[in-house]
Amino acid sequence: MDLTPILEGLNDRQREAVTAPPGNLLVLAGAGSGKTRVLVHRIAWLVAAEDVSPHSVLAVTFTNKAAAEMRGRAEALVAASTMWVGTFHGIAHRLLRMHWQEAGLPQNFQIIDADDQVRLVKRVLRSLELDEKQWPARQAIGFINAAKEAGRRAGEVPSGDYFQETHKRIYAAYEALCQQGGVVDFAELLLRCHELWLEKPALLEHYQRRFRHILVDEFQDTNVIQYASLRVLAGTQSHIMAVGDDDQSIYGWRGAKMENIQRFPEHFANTQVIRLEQNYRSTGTILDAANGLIEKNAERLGKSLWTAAGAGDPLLLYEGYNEVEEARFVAERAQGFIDGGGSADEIAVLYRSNAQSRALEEAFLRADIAYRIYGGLRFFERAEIKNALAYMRLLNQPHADVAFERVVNLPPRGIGGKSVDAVRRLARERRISLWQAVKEGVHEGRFDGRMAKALMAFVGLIEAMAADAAQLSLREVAQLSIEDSGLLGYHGKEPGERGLARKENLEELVAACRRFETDRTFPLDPRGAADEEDDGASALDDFLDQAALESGEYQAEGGPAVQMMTLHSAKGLEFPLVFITGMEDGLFPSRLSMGTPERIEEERRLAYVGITRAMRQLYLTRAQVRWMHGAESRNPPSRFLDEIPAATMESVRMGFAPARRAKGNGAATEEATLNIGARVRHGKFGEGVVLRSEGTGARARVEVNFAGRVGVKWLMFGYANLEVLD
DNA sequence: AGAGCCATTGTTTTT
DNA sequence: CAATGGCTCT
Repeated sequence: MDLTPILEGLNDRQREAVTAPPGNLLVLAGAGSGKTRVLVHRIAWLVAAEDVSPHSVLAVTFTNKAAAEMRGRAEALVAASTMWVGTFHGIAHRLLRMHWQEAGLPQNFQIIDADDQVRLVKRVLRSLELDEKQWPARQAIGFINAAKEAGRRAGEVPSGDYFQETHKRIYAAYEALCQQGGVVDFAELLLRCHELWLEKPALLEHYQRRFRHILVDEFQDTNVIQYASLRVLAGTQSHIMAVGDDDQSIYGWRGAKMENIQRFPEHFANTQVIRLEQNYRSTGTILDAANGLIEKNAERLGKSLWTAAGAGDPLLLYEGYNEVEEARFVAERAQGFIDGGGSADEIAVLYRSNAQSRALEEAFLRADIAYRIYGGLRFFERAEIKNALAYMRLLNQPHADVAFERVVNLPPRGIGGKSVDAVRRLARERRISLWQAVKEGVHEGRFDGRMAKALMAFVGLIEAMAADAAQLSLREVAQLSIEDSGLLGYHGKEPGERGLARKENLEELVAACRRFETDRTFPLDPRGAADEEDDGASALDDFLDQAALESGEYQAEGGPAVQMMTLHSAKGLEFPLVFITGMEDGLFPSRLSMGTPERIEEERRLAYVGITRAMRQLYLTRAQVRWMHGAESRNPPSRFLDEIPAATMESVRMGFAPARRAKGNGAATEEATLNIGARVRHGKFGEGVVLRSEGTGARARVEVNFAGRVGVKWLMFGYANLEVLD
């Protein structure tokens, strides 16, 4: 067999990793060192040179996007349709679907998202008669998820003070409610799967025998339960290749343990450690900045990136008066890049928190530059979409309580809190579903007249819809769900822009269903593996599962656009031109991290991730004053700016060189302004002379006397894009 | 039961 | 500055 295509273009280190003899392998891969490439080529090598069957390969990643990419790239090298490629959650879900009985779940168990989790925990709090002010649902969820991520059931959480004990009670009640309702949250997928293996040794052995080669990407992001699962699954016979970068560990807040990467060689016999330090992405200067910054961290395995490429341009530092000016600067420079022949999709604008996208969005809108925002509320997390999905769910599973509660009175149909309480009470007493409770309660006359009438109307509606839906395709079921339920009318009537947007989203859902019909398998779903029995799930079931698991990283297709996203979601991506905005203490690093050294280190790693996204040019921007949570705050420059070697950076200003001007009160203020008399050129109006200027920051305007017919004009300084001729 | 108003409040990152 | 929650009024 010809192995050339597999080894072509790999450097020595990469080749060493790809061709290492079968065994445990830890690849410490710096940013831009070709780690995914190594992982994919390793798979190809195993298949081609070591005669490994793709059937015995399991490749795990964290994000759906990464899984899809890995699958695509692997399939380009080997026919690997029987290989399992997926996210931890996706794989756990698949196993639980196949072995629901052994896992102690109902066959039709559903996955709930963070939003559903909040609702359930609130119900628990009410049933335990706890004050929601004193015991916030968010906090309780944090406790529960942290426990699950550490592999602990409610009964296994150590005893403690009143705080701890109360949360244990909440956890226990929540656990019971989920079990009774047949729902599984994200952390539960992993924990259940782990328990499944521990409790069913025969099953474990089956998978241990099957998956002889396990490859894990972004290993630094694994949490306790994921690590434990990998150890159990690998057993003593299988081999793990873990690829990761401790310097890019940014999910500690979600339970990820950097120690997993640090202890890997202790736990997996004869681990060969390979470092990939040659970077193929960035300029030397960008790497100097990144290396200089990350050196400030104490907790590292130690690694230093280098490149054969040249030094390139310095990092450019911009300081705006406020976030509006900052955004305007970013838009201006983005425009400059595009005018210079660059494409918009080669540009990324990064920020610490989603809220920062607003000002940026406005600036790009005004500058008429196409942009695309990643993250924020995702498609399947939108309220109107979840409502529609709840109807779709109820049509074939009326006993689904979470869905029932969600839409029983949506749109409003006279079933208020009192009615639902009565139904809940009965359901609880008899340990039946809410749907069943309505039927029994009405039948036995347990509800008063008006209540019973409204409830029966709902039951009648769902049954009628279900009868119609039985003959219909997925797309038609979606259409029916939004129309006959009244959702489309209800959401469409909401005031202002929102009504329109929600209506459009609902229509988009129908379109998504249509696509799903023809293109039944989602790209990362390992379904189609011929060796596993079909679980007989309908297209609707599959669609609802996918919606829950893959909350819809729906990229609205379209032309090239500037990418705007959080630093977290930028991991794994690269762009010729990158802006990191909001370089301020309190924002980045987040003020919530500022008290704790470990968390500062994580923020620093986040900055490292951001810097290393840039291929050619990196801007770091900040604002002196920023509007945060309804108040003006003056944040000092980010400490990271001081930690990046000064030699790699240069300050820039918007438009032109600054002029210093004394104000009436004698205080010297710096502002970007034009000297009177300066000769300038405007894209449309041609050449002119500056007469005067007024205003500062975002409101600065200049009056210019243009040559010829144009005459005297006032221009917004920031948008005019004037070129100084002097 | 439900609409609408007012006050409070919470603020990171997400599979 | 949102979004949420609690309240009143219809």
